[in-house]
Amino acid sequence: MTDKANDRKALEGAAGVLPGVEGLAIGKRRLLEAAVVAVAERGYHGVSVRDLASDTGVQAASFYAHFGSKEELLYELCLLGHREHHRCVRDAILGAGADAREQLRAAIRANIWFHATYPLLTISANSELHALNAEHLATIADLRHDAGTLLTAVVERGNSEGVFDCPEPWLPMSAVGGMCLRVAWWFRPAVAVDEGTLSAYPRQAATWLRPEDYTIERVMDTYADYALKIFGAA
Amino acid sequence: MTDKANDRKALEGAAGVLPGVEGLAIGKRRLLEAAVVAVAERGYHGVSVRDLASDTGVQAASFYAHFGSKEELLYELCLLGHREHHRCVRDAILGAGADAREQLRAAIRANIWFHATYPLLTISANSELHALNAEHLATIADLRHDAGTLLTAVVERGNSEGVFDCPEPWLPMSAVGGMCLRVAWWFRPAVAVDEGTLSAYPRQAATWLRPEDYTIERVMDTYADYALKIFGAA
Amino acid sequence: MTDKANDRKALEGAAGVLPGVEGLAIGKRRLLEAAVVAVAERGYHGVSVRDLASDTGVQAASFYAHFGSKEELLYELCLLGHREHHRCVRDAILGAGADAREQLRAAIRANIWFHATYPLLTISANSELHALNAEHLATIADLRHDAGTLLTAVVERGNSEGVFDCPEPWLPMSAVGGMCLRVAWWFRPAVAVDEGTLSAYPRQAATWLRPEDYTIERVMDTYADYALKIFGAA
Amino acid sequence: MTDKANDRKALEGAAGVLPGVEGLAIGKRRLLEAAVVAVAERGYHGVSVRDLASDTGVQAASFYAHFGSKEELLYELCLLGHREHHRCVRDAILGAGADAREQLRAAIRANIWFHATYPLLTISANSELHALNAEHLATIADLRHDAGTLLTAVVERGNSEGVFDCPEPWLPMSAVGGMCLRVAWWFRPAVAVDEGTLSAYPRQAATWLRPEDYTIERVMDTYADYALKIFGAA
DNA sequence: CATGAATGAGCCTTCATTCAT
DNA sequence: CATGAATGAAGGCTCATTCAT
Repeated sequence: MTDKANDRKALEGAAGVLPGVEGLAIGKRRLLEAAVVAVAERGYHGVSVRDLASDTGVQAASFYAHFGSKEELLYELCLLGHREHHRCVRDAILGAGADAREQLRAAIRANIWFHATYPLLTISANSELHALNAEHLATIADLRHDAGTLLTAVVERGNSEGVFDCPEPWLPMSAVGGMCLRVAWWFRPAVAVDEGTLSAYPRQAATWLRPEDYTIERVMDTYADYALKIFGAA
Repeated sequence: MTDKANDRKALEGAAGVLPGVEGLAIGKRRLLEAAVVAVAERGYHGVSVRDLASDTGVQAASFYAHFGSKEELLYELCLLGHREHHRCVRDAILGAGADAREQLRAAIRANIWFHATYPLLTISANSELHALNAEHLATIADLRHDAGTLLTAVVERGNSEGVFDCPEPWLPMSAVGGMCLRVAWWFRPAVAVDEGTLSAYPRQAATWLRPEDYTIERVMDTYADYALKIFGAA
Repeated sequence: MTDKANDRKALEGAAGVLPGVEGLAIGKRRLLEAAVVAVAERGYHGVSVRDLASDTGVQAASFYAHFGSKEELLYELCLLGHREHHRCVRDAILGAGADAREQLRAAIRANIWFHATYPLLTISANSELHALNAEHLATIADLRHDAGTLLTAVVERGNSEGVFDCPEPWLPMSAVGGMCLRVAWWFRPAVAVDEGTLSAYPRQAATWLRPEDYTIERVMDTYADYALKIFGAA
Repeated sequence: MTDKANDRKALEGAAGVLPGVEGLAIGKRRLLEAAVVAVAERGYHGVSVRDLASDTGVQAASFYAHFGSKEELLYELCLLGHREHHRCVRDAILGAGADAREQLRAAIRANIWFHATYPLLTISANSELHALNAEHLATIADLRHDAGTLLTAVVERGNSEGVFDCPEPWLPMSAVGGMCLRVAWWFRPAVAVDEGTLSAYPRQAATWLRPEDYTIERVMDTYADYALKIFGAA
């Protein structure tokens, strides 16, 4: 393989790590993909604009043709992560029929599917909020709140219909939320393992990887069972 | 309140956020306390040596009378976090009697007690490992491995004695581990709330705080119940 | 004279102190010229990047648009000094005819011409090698070795043809080498004296200056005679 | 050999590099010896007070029990170097009889003996004058001037007696001075080579070392012959 | 004497960002 | 769009020096 091909491979090594970027200009998309890889591994302040430009094969100044500032890039990443995650969970619940247990199961499965498929985005969009400015942080906080209300509604309906048994839903929700969120820190999607592009993923997390044991489906099913137990499903 | 009193208050505002620092020189201890507060909020690369010195009331150069480098400070923080956590869980298991269920319950309770009492240390020691150098990272990785073996032993013994039902323990352990770890991101110890020193804690997490509802005891009990369910306790 | 004119004068005060810099970008060239002046006077470690930037009229950060590091600047200076010196001596020998005595005389004359015309470069490129990294030092050492072989060849040929009388050439070569090298520490080119830009030259050396007495030609001739005597020329 | 013995060896590794330090307090003497080694290799600004303290086995603060400042240490080194050198050459001339040729020969021999026996002191006391403050520099400049007058007198007397032929003595003196001074950069005393303490000497110079070929005596004789030729001795 | 901790200035270098080309 | 050069601020760290112990 020529050097040039090698370079191209490197630049495209992060393709697929982000959902919902098909419509974006290629330059902007590559910067976002490089960013989610680097930020998930080293944190927002551990990544420089020069790093991202270098990973994308351009000069640092070109960064500003696509983003007004470094913070704005992070904001777009957080926005993307929260929006796609919300859409994913919402669609799952709405398509799950009327039984609250089935709705909960669908929500947990979708939640895990997202975290396991886009772990770098999950990490970045949840761990680096401190670096957003006040206005952007407020917008993201609103998104998080909205996402919570939907699942709360499912649980409350399940309670009132008698299929769940958790009069005070906040504690079980925190447990299930933490359990599902954490998947992003140890699961790596099969595509990363199969195609050998695992290098795009933080090395630290790689030590936790168990690709030979668990498919996404398996984790989704198992965790959904745990969640139903925690909510005291009938 | 005079300015001087105000300053002293500020410098001591972080007292109590770290376990096992009683024997340390006061200057070193204050730097560690300032660091765990700042790092938990903004990440390792978001905190400068000048920040820490300023929070401690000394010049940046004085930092190097206590630590060989900024990375070494992080290493000491990670070491402290992992060692104290391990000691805490180990002592709980060893003092819990012979029943595997009681051992598991004690382990989960201790785990949560630690994360809820020292959330900033938990966050720092678990989220910033990427900033350690290779040698230090290896040492911490060893510590993490050792910590895992103890709980694994409890679960396997519970399985062979028929009081647990989880032939493949890795998945439930990941779920319970994630659930308990995440407590550090939303729970804030009562002392922080009562004494108004909440400012020492990351603002972002404050939005999740539910101090009026849950004591540490309550969370420990509830999560232990969840864990026993997940492990299929008889 | 206006301040502006004064500033421009200051910035250009070092023009002419370096050979072979015509093709370089102006910013890089000025930094090299400022560096050779400052390093010859105060030594590599006595000169800061801020000093050089200030002498050149730019910010310290701009230095790194032209050089990867301070050490790299020194390396370029050493490379320049050794290459130009070697070229100078080599061309003189090759253009001197077949008589070994004429070749030696030409070599000594060229050697002194270079040291007297570019004394600051000679000092910098010969006195600060300790500050080069291992790789760069090795490269320069190779250059020095190559430069020595040419003169050795002249002496050996003179010996075998019976026009020189020094069976063990190393000792006379060390004497002549030291004698010629040292010229850079006391001779200052006439241009420096006439145009009053002597301030570009180290003050210490200025106490040795004898510009009213000796032209470069005079020193070249006299030292060449000394050298021929030392080598026992027929 | 025990570690302790090893350390002591290291601390004493520089013994003998300085003349005239027998009467000094041991702490001060060791600092001077460590300094001449380090300064000759890396230059005044390349050596820190901490370096010297560390080489001597004490803390940096202890340095100030012996010297008022770092500059004062350099001054003492320069003073030592120039005084001992002057005494050495003067005694040689005065003990050489009435013949100007014998006086010159003795002066050159003494000069080289000093540079070859204390090369690190020669380098330090001649290359780092720029780092002295104005007052100290003036004192040293006076010393240098005095040293020159003695040799000038010898040459002038030789001229008027008809045994030398150099009506304008400055140029031959510059040549001989440079030739002799430079010995300090390539000759290393046999003691250093024999006892394996060569590590106390700058590495760069070591590449020039020819210990197997030349004794000090040999260099003294040979260079004295060169000098007599240069001065046109009858 | 020796020390550990402290200091303010300064070190080399990188930061995010701008702008003329 | 992309770039190379520039900028002022800030980064981690070392400097020579001081001082109470």
